[in-house]
Parts: sequence; structure tokens; C-alpha cells
Amino acid sequence: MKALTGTTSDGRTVRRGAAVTRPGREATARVGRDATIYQVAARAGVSIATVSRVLRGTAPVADATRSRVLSAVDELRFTPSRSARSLAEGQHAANGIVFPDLSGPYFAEVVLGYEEVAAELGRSVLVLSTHGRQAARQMVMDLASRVDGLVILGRTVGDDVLADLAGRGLPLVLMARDPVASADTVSSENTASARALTAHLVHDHGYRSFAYLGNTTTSRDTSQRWAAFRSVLREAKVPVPRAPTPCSFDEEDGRVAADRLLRRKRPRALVCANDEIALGAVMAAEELGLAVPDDVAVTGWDDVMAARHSRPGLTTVRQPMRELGAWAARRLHERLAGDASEPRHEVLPTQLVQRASCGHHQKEHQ
Amino acid sequence: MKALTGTTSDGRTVRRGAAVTRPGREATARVGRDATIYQVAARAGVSIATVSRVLRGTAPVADATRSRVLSAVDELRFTPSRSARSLAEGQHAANGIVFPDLSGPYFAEVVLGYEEVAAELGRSVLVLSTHGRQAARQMVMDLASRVDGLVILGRTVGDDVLADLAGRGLPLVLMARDPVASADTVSSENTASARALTAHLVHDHGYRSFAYLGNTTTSRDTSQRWAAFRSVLREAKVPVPRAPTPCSFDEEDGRVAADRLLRRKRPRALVCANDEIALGAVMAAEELGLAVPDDVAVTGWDDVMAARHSRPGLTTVRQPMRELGAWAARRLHERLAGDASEPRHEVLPTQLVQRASCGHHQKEHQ
DNA sequence: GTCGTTCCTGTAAGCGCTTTCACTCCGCTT
DNA sequence: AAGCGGAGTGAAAGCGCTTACAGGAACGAC
Repeated sequence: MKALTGTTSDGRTVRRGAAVTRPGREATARVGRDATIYQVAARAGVSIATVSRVLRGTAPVADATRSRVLSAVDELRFTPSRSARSLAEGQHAANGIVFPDLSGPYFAEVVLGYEEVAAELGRSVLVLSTHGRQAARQMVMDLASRVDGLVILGRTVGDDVLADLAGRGLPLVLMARDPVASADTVSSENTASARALTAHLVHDHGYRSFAYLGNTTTSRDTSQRWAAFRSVLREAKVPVPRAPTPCSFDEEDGRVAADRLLRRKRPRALVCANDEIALGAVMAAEELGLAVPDDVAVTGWDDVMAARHSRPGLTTVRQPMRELGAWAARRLHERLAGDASEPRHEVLPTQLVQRASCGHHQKEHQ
Repeated sequence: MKALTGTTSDGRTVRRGAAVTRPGREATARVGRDATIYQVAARAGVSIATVSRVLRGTAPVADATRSRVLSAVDELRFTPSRSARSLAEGQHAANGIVFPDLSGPYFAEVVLGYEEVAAELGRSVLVLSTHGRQAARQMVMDLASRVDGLVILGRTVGDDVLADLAGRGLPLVLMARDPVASADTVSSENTASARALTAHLVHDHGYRSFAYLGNTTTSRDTSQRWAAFRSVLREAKVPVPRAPTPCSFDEEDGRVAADRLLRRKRPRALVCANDEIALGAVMAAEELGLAVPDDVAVTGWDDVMAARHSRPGLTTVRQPMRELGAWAARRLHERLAGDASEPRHEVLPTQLVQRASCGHHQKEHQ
């Protein structure tokens, strides 16, 4: 290492010095300039290559050298710069998840399941909620440049964006969305369970007039449920509502929509696109002096916590929210590990949960 | 631009070529190599500096040049590399949020409020849930190297980690945690509302025997509530429980803890550290054939959705969960914008929500 | 005409890592 | 005694941007 060391650290010292005095850098709140690998190398009397090797364990390093490097790292509280590493490696060791809105237990649970597995696999996770903003495309593209792979929920962004992303070779996992390009997809089962739910209402309870609450254009999940709902009614020769009663996916909107609906007609059963709408609907019914389920039956979807505690207990369909996120995280990881097999389209099972809001049963569950 | 252009693009072309053929790069799933600023520059017949200027708008560029660059960008579907930009700028344009666990409506709402504001301010957000993992320190440090600022909830990590982070000049906002170093903090009001809640139970309802359910060591919030609860009892000369009944913050644990407790003693009122525990406790009471609130009163904290829908309605204290996240995001942004003023310690107001689970009132809130 | 000025643009030096290549020792074989 | 292979290390080229600095050109003003 003779004179070389000196040269190295000197050369670098000059650079650093120049950088520090360099004007024009906006004054961020950052104060204590982090140590760089050059400083560590200088202190340990080795080259930066060796420091890197010690830290990453990519090549044998003599014990004596290693420990010198390690103490230098320690003394300087050195933490390698993530962006420099990413730039050099061409990887981020991070992946993202995009959803239309984080509100509501559904998205929260999905993100939880995702984060847990991703963290386990050593990947950082970036979240982006588009909130239906106009700038969604831009935001997603920006996110894309920070990650190695992306999970996208529902119809957050258009097919063109997906195609663009896929075209860049960015591994994608789509959730609750129709397959696009070469991306993997995960969703939970909708058709069979929506059929089972509707059949239960028609055949076990004998209801003959229905309404469906919820938007069916913003999500593949709900449009599938709506379609299954209709087909069961049609097959049973029960009047089929022309269209769903539009309503966004929160409680207040469910309450308002149900209130308006119940003042006009009086369907015997309200099938709602998710639990929050359903809970809002129950509230609206009670405000109008209608008893649930005796005057009007109500069902939800998801089986969120409040569904279990509400009065009456809400009949709903449980979907494996965390598992959806977890599956996506695992699949993305496989892709990033080099799996180039055909896209997979996973459908996770759901479960009909009968409680009191849809009517009284023989063996009451609640 | 004469021969210069040629030189530039050539020189770069050689580099790129070398990079592409360069062996050893692990085969990630990435396929379609993204375009770089060099290719855009070559195509538009300008230097990379000009491309950068067009894209960032940092200096005047002739209209003709600008449009040539823009078309090149378009044709090549160029998206600047985020890591290169971060490295050059010394900034990430991202910030992170760390919490012990994402489960439960509380954390979900905080994160939502945070994400919404951060995104609005043009910052990407990284989330990290430590899940009480051993590697928490490592994970947080890793996260720290990817962001310009960090929000940390509760006692996720030790003071030493915080000091280290702060020492590096990383702006920090602490939530629901005792002030440390020079970090800003936000929390919601605990003492006054816990006093009001307890006083209501003692004075308005006249209860004389109490239990407190929930861990008080893992969070400043709950330990403050516990302290306030005790002091009101002491002042009212009501027997004070020696210690809280330990119980983690989920429903199932609440149910189990309450079940065990109610089989031994029979406190007249159960004050719970959050709504989930309370809901679990209500369930346990009912399973034991006890009526809520007639045999045993129960109160929660947070006012999550299920609290409103449960039977009986849960008396609780509403805390501005989203606003906590939003405040943190805004404060962090101010810090990053250069605000170097004294650390702020914000306390957001809460609100006592009286429903039926604590006993019957004159004017029933339901 | 000459001399600022104002506009545009290019050159090149970083930013802080990773990794290839080359080279020096050493201990062992033949 | 010459050769070989492996272990350990350093030099330097990249990774893809941003930006200070240095002109060149066009335009008025005197």
C-alpha cells in the first residue's frame, strides 16, 4: 500500500473538499455530512475496493485488514449511500405498491400483508395512493423509477401505463384487475361467492326484490360480483335491477345512497359492494324506521372488523386481504430473482359469512 | 454543435456498448434497457446538459432546441434514473415512516394521512413496519439511507438509534413518543381526555371498581392514559388497580385478557387502551353472560369504525389519526425546506365520545 | 466599430458506490 | 529451480445524472 494509499486518500480529499466548499448546493437541513467510503478507506489505510469487499463479503479479505476496516466503519459511523449503490448496481432493492386510496380496512390490510412479506425478503417498500388524482400517471412513472418491481391494485392506472411499464421490463403484479400484458395477477374469487350469496338470499330467504349498491366500473372485483348477482336473479326469474345504484366505497356514501333508494322503492334486500356501504345502508334503514333484516336485508363484502361487531351482525364474504398482499410480494420476489415463466393468474378463495343482517337462520350464527 | 455532438454521443456510445456486453451483471428480470440521457442528447443533437436543462427547466433553452429534445425524450420513452439523480443532487425526494405494526385501523389511518400529504408535496413515501423484529435497528438505518427525513411512531426503536439518526442531520418527526434530541414531535392529547373519561365513569355513573386493560410500556400514549386514569381514581378515593392488566392491542388478546380477568374479579368498569381491546372485552363479557353496560361497563380509545357500529355503541375517545400523519408530513416538509427553528411539540386535541357501553345516559347518544 | 449584455450551449467535474482486471506475494508442485 | 495457483489488494472504469464554468453569437448602446 506504500504511497498508493496516500495518493488515493489525497485525491479524494481534494474532491471532497471541493464539494464542501462548492457553492450553489441548496441548504437542506442536512448538517453532519455522512462519511463516505473514501474516508473509511483512508482511515483504514486500504482502497475503497477493499472496504466494499469487507462490507459486502464479495471477496476474501485478510482478517487483519477486515478488522481495521470494520473499526474505521464503526468510528466513522459509516452507512453506505443507497443511491450510489443503486446506481452502481442498477438495482434498488425496493418495490412499490400502488392503490387508488388507502382508506378503508381493505387496502390497509392488503398493504400490511404486502409490507410484511416484502420486508421479510429484504426489500424496502414504497407506497403510492393515487387518490384518483389527475397526475396519477406521472406519479406512477416516478415511483417506477425508484423500484425494481411494482404491485398495482385495481384500475388505478390505464392499460397504456401498464404496457409502458411492462415494456421497460419492470416486473408487475396486478391485483384485482384484468390481466394485461405479461403481468402476473392475483385476485380473490368473486363469481362463485357472489352467486352463493345471492342464491342464499333468493332461495333460503325467498326474497324477490333486490338492489345492488356500489360502483361497478372502477373495479373488476365489483363488476364481477354485480354480474354474478344479476345472473343468479335472472336464472331464478327474479326481477333484475337494471343497473347498480351508484355509490362510492365509503360508509357515508352508502348511507346517502341507501337513504335515497329506500325512500323511493323498497327492495327486500340490499346487496352492497363492500362492508362499509352495507354498514351505511343499515344506518340509513334504521334512520327510516326500517328493521334490518326484518324489513330490509343487507349484505356486504370483505368481512372487516366492524362487520363482526355491528348490530345486526353483517352477512358478508370474507376475502383474504392480507394474503392478497403477501402473495403479490412473494410473486414479485420470484420475478426479481429471475423467474421468467409464464404469467400466473392466482385466484384466492373467499368465504361466505352468514350473520344476522340477511335474515334469520335456523342455526343462527350471531 | 459541429463535431462536438459526434464526440459526445460517440464517447458515450462506446461506454454504453461496453456496459451492455459487460459480463457479471446478474440477470435480473429487467429486459428493455431504459434509455439514458446520453441517448436522448445524441438523438436531439445536443449535450446532456441541455437535455437536463429542458427537463428540469433550470435554465433558458431555445424553443427549437427544446422541442427537439422533447421529441427525443418522447420517442425514446426516456425516464431519468432516480438513483443517478439522487446521487447527483444529494437528495432523495422521499421520506419514510416507521411504525411498530401496520395492523389495526389506528396505524392505517395515520399512514394514510401521512401519505396523502407527502404525495401532495411531491415526496415519495417509504413505509416500514418493524413488527418488533430484532433487526429493527438495521432496517431503520437502511430506510434512513433512502430518505431525506423520517417519521417514527411510538417506541419503535431505541433512543440510541434516534440519536444516531439525528446526529446524521436527518430530520425526524416523532409521533406518540417522548421528545428526544432535537426532533419535532406530534401526539394527541391523552391526559385531559383520559381524566375526563375516567371522571365520567366515576362521577356520572358512580362506578367504584375498575380495571385497565392494555400494555403501558410500549407506548407513551397508553402510559399517559394509565397515569391519568389512576390519578383520577386516587383523587376520588376509589380503589386504584395496582397495575394494568397486560394485553396487546388486538381484539383477540383483549377478549382473552378480559375473559381471564372477569372470571376472577368483577370490576364494574373496564377501561381499555384502545377500541380493539374494548371490543374484545365486550365479547368476553357477553360470552360470560354479563350485560354491557349493565353488569360491566367498557370503554375504548381511538373511535375506530367498529366502535360506532358495535352493540352496544362503544364509549371512546376520538383521536385525529389522519391529522397526526398529515401534521408529521407537513412538518417534515418544512424541515426539509430549510426550517431550522426550535423543535416543535404539537399536541392535537381529542374528543370524548359517549355511547352506550359505559352506561346509560340521560340523553342517550346511542 | 467597440464593448458590454443577455441568451444559449457545451465541457467536464463531480456524486459515492461496485466490480473487473492486473498485479504481488506465497506456498507448493514437479 | 522453475512454474503454478490462489489469496489479497489496488487502480480505474463505470453507473446516469446535475451544475459550475467557459465560451460563442446576437444585439444594442455609444
